[in-house]
Amino acid sequence: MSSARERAAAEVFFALGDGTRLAVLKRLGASGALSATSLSDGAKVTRQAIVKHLQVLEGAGLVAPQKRGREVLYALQPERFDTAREFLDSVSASWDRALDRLRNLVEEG
Amino acid sequence: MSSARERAAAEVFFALGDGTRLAVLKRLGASGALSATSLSDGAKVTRQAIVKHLQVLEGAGLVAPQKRGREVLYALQPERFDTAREFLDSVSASWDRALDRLRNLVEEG
DNA sequence: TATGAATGCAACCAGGAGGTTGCACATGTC
DNA sequence: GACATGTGCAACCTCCTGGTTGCATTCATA
Repeated sequence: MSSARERAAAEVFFALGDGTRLAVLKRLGASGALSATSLSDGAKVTRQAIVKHLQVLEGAGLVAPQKRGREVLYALQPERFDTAREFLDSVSASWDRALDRLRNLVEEG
Repeated sequence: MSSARERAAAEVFFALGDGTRLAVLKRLGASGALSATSLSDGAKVTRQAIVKHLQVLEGAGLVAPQKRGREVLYALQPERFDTAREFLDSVSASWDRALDRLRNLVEEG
């Protein structure tokens, strides 16, 4: 019963689960919107690699492109982080409830 | 300059970035500690597949094994979720600061 | 002690992820 | 228009991921 919400979470987590992409996100957070070319200098991989990573990030909704002249700037979409946070919180919460149930069982037993 | 914290975050996100693993975590959250065999019935993949996923989750510190008799029960370690939350929060925060700087530039300009 | 359930280990496979190179196309600038 | 800079597309390569099957091993228990 993998809900749409769960699949979305998996996509977001997948996009976040790579060092290069995390670095890109961090840089976008720190510097504001940047082009693939800007992101690629100073990076250890090719511009094309960065482009592919940006596509993954865009697919997960973590980043959005905006044309400015001949450049394409990618801006962070931090609202999408909430999808990830929601999943983490819901699992944490049900785990806490499971612990409570266990505690009650022990006390009642 | 990928810090240790950043690498840890990538590992955690990677572990979370798979539908089967998310389902396992959800189930562990809801039902408490379970064995690989328990997790595999009702799942769409083999016990061995589940075992591999549990190894990934354990490697990321999201789950911990505890022997009980001849079984090995895997328990959720939701504290590890904080590694993920911290990254999300720090990037969100620096993005907000970037927006503020931009706003100030516009007003001053 | 025999036995059946649970775990562990290893080989194997298909497909996709991450990366590269090379070249064509668009577009601001002189 | 010429030129340089930035982007887009495609082919290609390697390695890892997710999954399988088969068999060996551990170990509670009847």
